[in-house]
Amino acid sequence: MKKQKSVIIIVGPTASGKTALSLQLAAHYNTGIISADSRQCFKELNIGVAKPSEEELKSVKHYFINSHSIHDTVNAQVFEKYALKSAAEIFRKNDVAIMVGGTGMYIKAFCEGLDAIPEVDDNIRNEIILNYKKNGIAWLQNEIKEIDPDFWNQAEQKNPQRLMRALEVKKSTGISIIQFRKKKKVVREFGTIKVGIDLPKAQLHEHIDNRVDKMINDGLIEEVKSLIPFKNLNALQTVGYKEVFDFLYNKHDLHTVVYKIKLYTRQYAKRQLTWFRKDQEIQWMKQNDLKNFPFESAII
RNA sequence: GGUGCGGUAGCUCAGUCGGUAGAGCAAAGGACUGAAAAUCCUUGUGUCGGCGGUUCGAUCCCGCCCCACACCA
Repeated sequence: MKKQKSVIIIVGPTASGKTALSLQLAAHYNTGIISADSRQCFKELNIGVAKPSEEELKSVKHYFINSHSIHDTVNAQVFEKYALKSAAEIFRKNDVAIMVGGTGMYIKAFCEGLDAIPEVDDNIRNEIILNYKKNGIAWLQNEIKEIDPDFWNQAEQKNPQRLMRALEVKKSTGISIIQFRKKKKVVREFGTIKVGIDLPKAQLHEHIDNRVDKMINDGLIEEVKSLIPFKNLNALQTVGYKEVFDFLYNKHDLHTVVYKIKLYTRQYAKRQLTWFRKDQEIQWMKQNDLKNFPFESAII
């Protein structure tokens, strides 16, 4: 039996043309768009995260764009809940919802769910971060080895973020994080159709270069300047922002900064592709195919 | 023209007291369950500027040449 409700999910690397396609599809189905982008949700971040224009945001109802502050805690679990709520809202009036974004883990959380792991005590988390900053990764490694040897044996032993997470869960709950990771896929009430935008690497890189040049012209430097007080927040650990901070602190000249933003954006796009390539559900579309949207054969 | 310092992986450089070489960055591939535009893993054959000489053997020593930079004229 076919499911009535569907989410069309558009994925692809940064600067591949996802936004434009999502707007076309939303217009066609007269429906809303859920962004699956870990940075466009922040209202304080604009030029550097390539949000849709104000006009575009007005023409179609968007979810998870400008919906949060850089001071909020936003992560895959927050996204999962927010996106499910948004989809439910869209489904009250439509059979189709559009999701677009380049954050693979968020899309996975939305489609398959995340295992429930209990809330972590903030004091414990902060203490771990503090100790790590003070004593380095060796401290983290020793703690984990001692407190959660099972995790240590299967861990990415040099990845501080993973080690810290495992440590905070163990310290908060007394239970190893591996006990919580059931990897059980949730079955959603709606169907999903994943469409990937596939374009030649050379062309992708050209798009990236052009986009970065445009960001600079549009005033990226000024935007980042206003965010200096918050440069240590997780939300600001973002390509385009980190490099401009360096410029503002006179670590590099503008030319170097632009070069680096382009470079790191290419590397980011590569990581996105690594993630999406292994997702067998994605139907990859070349640019020419995109003109034939809404892919009648594939949808409903 | 003279003197000095260089010419080693795509880039920046290290090194070999003579037994054909290694880091960082880049690149390529990969991972990813509460920071994910983050974080982490794997992969290094390159006429060691050219031609000669010495030597069993030279990228390393010697000679000449070419190129770059600096200083002196």
